[in-house]
Amino acid sequence: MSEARARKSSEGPAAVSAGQLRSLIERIERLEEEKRALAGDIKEVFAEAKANGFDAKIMRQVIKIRRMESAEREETEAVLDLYLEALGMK
Amino acid sequence: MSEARARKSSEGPAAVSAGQLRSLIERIERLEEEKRALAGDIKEVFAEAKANGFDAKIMRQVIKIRRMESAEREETEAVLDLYLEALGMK
Amino acid sequence: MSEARARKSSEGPAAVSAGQLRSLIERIERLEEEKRALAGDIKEVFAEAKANGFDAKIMRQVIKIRRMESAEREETEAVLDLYLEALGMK
Amino acid sequence: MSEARARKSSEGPAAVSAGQLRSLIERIERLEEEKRALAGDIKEVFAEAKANGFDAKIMRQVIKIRRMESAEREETEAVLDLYLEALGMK
DNA sequence: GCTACGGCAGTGGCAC
DNA sequence: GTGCCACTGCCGTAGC
Repeated sequence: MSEARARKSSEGPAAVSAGQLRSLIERIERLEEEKRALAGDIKEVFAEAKANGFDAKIMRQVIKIRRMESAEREETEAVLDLYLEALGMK
Repeated sequence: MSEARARKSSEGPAAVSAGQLRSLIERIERLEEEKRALAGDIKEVFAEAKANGFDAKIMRQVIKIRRMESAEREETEAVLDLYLEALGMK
Repeated sequence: MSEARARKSSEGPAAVSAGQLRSLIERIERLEEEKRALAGDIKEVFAEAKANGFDAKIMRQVIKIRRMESAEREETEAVLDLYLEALGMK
Repeated sequence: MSEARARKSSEGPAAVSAGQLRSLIERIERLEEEKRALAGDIKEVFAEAKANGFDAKIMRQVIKIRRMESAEREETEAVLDLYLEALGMK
């Protein structure tokens, strides 16, 4: 682990590493920013729903079930694939 | 879309609500999907960082600190604004 | 948090605390031990299954689906409860 | 569902396998259930500890260290055995 | 040995 | 202002 520490002192690739690191971190920060923005959007939609008389708690539950259903559908297909594969039919 | 079909006033907003509800839920699901995609992107960047010899755990700490610092900075500016405003200097 | 630090030095309940702590830790260690044993048992059953020509990967998938199905069933009931509650019928 | 339909002997051990498979899966599910229960018990003990003013985080570290130490001790003994054996002293 | 997943703890926001 | 709930991040565990 960590080739980045394999250096005594004022050699060379340190600046490169620093630049790389900075770049990576900034990319992550940017992505997290967008992620936070989306979280905010979701919140707003829930607020709008509430303003229209819907119950957020129930909505969350519904969304959860729908997610589970689609996940289960995918899992089921995956099992089918595995079966077919196991039977050499694929 | 299309809750706009005719209905008598005494029937209540049930059909409208159903369409609205569906729309709201789908919007949320869409946003959550994008959010998940971003989480995946972030994961990838961490993987890339790791491949370049950086330590993800430390990076997370750095990002955390930077976030706290910028939050603090904003806080400070907000207080400064309050002072200036209170002094009628703004 | 932590009343356990509210003491200057050689007073009294320290021993009690030490004994309590030891007891708690040993209980946890015992439970973790059992947990590890169960993990081992599960592993053995998979090995047995494999020895009988079954594919562990597929079995895992099947177990996952069954787990999701039962979870979904529970979620569905939870939503029903929420509806009833929201309608003041509960 | 419904593996119990009639089949001639020349068709192979499919029905047998189905029963076996079901049995294996149920054994695993049972074991996983117990494992989950133990996890719950552990959680409770931590809660109890916390209620008595102990810090769960530190306790976890302590447990970890104890586990490592005992593993190390076993390791050492194993090496000792190897030496003794190699020297024909065992 | 590394990666991925699930569970747990801590934090922040919302309702009362 | 306090208590509760949901979300996020972190850690430990399990699988490949």
